Amino acid sequence: MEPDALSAIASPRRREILRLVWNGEQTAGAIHRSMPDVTFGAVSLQLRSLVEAGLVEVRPQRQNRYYRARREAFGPVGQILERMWADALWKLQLAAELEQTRRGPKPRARRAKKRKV
Amino acid sequence: MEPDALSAIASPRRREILRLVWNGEQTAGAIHRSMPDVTFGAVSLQLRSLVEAGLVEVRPQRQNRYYRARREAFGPVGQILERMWADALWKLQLAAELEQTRRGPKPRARRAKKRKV
DNA sequence: CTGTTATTTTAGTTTTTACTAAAATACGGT
DNA sequence: ACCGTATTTTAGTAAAAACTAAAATAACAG
Repeated sequence: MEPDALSAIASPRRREILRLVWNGEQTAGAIHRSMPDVTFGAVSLQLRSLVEAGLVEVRPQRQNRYYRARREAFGPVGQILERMWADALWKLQLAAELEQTRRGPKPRARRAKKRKV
Repeated sequence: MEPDALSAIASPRRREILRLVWNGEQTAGAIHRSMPDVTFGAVSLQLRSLVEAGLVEVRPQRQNRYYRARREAFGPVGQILERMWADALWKLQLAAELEQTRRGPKPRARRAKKRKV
């Protein structure tokens, strides 16, 4: 088991991403479309952290980047995830957690335009 | 499995506490003596969060409070914990994580003495 | 080259987590 | 009542995590 598997699956957001790429690859865009309550950038950052933890692989093709879980990296944790996803009670729990941690819109803070060097 | 089991075991500090109360009860003081790099208050707070998550039980007796893991609340996660504790590589990993997240001493900031009302 | 689509990266904000020191509480002993 | 030990709670700090909006990058199409 990858050492960071435990902290990776502690986050409901990352668990949701893992579920989407568990049984096949998905583009970053498709993943984002499945979680419209966060920005594309936020999804991309979570994907990066999963890749850096060795838990997800990426395959670039054309303009897209296809992500998929490296299931062998999860060891026994993988079974726990699969069990959770199969369990309807867990689905409700996940919805509640996402609702709870939803961030509201933020006050502006425009950055100055950076010149191309 | 309790819904918060996953985030509970993501923290190396809470995993260490759970290990101490896994096979029998321990007083808060005994737990603290096993982790002298944090204050008693910090241990007490972690114990509280574990109790609130339904993962640990407390039994008050005399001036002491005895804590023990509610192993049935962990489901398959319990096996993962036991496996980790039996595994020397995981022990090294834990030591590294605890070392990494150790907080240094802090700059003072005395609070005003609160009068007894 | 220009424009479009897909995605990542940057810089800044907010929230959460883990902690500390000190104060408060609880319990029993004398 | 006062004292000592055990523990919790409070108030504040610091750092990490999660997020946003905007800018930057990349790959392709024309």
